[in-house]
Amino acid sequence: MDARRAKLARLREAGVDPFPPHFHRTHTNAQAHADFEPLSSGATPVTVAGRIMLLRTMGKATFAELRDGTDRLQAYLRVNDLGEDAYRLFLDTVDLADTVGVTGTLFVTRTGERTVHATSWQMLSKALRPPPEKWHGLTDQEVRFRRRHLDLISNLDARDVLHKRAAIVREIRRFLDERGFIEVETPVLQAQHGGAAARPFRTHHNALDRDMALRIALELYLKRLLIGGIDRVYELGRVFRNEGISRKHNPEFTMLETYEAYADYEDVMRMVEDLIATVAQRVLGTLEITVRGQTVDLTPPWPRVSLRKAILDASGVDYALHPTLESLDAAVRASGLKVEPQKTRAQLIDQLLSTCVEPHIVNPVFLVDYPVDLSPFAKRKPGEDDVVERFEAFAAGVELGNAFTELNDPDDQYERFLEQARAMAAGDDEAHVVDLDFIEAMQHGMPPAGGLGIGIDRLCAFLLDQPNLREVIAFPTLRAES
RNA sequence: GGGUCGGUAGCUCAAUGGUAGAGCAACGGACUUUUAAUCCGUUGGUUCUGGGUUCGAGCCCCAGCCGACCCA
Repeated sequence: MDARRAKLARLREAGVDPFPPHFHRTHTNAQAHADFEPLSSGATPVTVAGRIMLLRTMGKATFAELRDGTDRLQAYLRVNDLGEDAYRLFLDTVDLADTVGVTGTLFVTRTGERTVHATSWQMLSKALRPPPEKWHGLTDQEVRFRRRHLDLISNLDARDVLHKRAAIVREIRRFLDERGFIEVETPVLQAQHGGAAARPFRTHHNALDRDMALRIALELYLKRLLIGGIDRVYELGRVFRNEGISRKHNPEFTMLETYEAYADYEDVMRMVEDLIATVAQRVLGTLEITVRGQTVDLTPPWPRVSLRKAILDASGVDYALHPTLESLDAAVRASGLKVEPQKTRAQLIDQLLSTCVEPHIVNPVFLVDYPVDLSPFAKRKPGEDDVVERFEAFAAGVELGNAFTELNDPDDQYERFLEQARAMAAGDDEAHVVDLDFIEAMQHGMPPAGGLGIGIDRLCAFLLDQPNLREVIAFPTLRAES
């Protein structure tokens, strides 16, 4: 770093601003490649720029590989073309990782590399620290995520993942916008967290002297908008859950929720398979993707299988025959399954799902009709007391979405909240909180509706075949640096 | 939460309990179409932290911190 500082001083002595305020390029590197034929044949001067990734000096001539956000382009600097002083200054002051601009004409070297033949160069930003090793890049996982800028400089794959994530989000918006959904933003800071089973992050508003929580879901505010008459509404936003960090969990993550009035969960299923297939086609150009070595075919329609049948087929246990925790637990033990004991029947069913069914799913499938006690916002299936119209979409062992025909009976909703309150009193710290304000809103009449939630980070990890959620998050949550 | 593996030069990695090394980067030199350019030379270390065993510890033991992978 001392050497780089000395070069910085050397530039200033030569009257050069190492961080100049103005610079205008005529082409990005990608544009220079795209228009290479006409530009090179006409010997039209171009001005390009980029970070120096490689330097190859051969005495009186130097090759430099420039990379901007679009592509790489080689520059060729020769003492004959630049003059002694400018060439000398380049050799004396330029290091790997500096950002420079180069003006010249495009040509092809005898080894076939498209190159800009420089007539002048300009320092645009002097790097005071060296880049990671040029061939191996950064491999230390901790450094990769702590200093994501270095990861992105040296690992183009990491950059590509973020580009593709942006494309996925863009196509989701486009899909929903084209169907008349209105995008909204609802409060992140809430007096009362709700809409999911999770522990919140708590904070405090000083001026109001009031404890608040960061939202754990989007659900309850979006439903208020539904009540208000916005028939198709969605939000793509960050939610926060105060839980552990793993390959599949980040404490803050991006959630999509959609609500559509006059729709039910059957309609939502059709939308979800269409949405994910459309996004895959537009971003990846295919409906056949590879996830952890398995080929996954996203072509709709996806099979609908009841949760009860899926668990019965995978485990031999029919939970419908066991209305109590004790009975179901006994059946699970009797069948010799290695399933952790749970506090409630609903949690045990959930556990059966995640250990016996989920890992074996490859192609997408909708598991439908969940037990009511797992789903406090879903409407009961007609004629069935303990089954709700809910589905979860799975593929390649990953949950891709969760949806239901939304409960809109305020009295029923109140009863469900009370049930959750009892669970909380019994020690379930993830149980839902009773939200009387929401009940009051629902008493004004919520239209029948189908609602959907999709974890965007998990969807991206799935579509982009990234085994760790952190790869699709620019700055994943890490422990404090010691 | 449990198990396995790892933390050594700026980066990527070596090193039977016995003088800590290599490649890249950096620095000096040669080289006017190179492709991880090449060639010659030089510099660079609190071996994650704290204890312990030993004549002697990067290596063995204990505790901790950080990370990766697998399992829950």
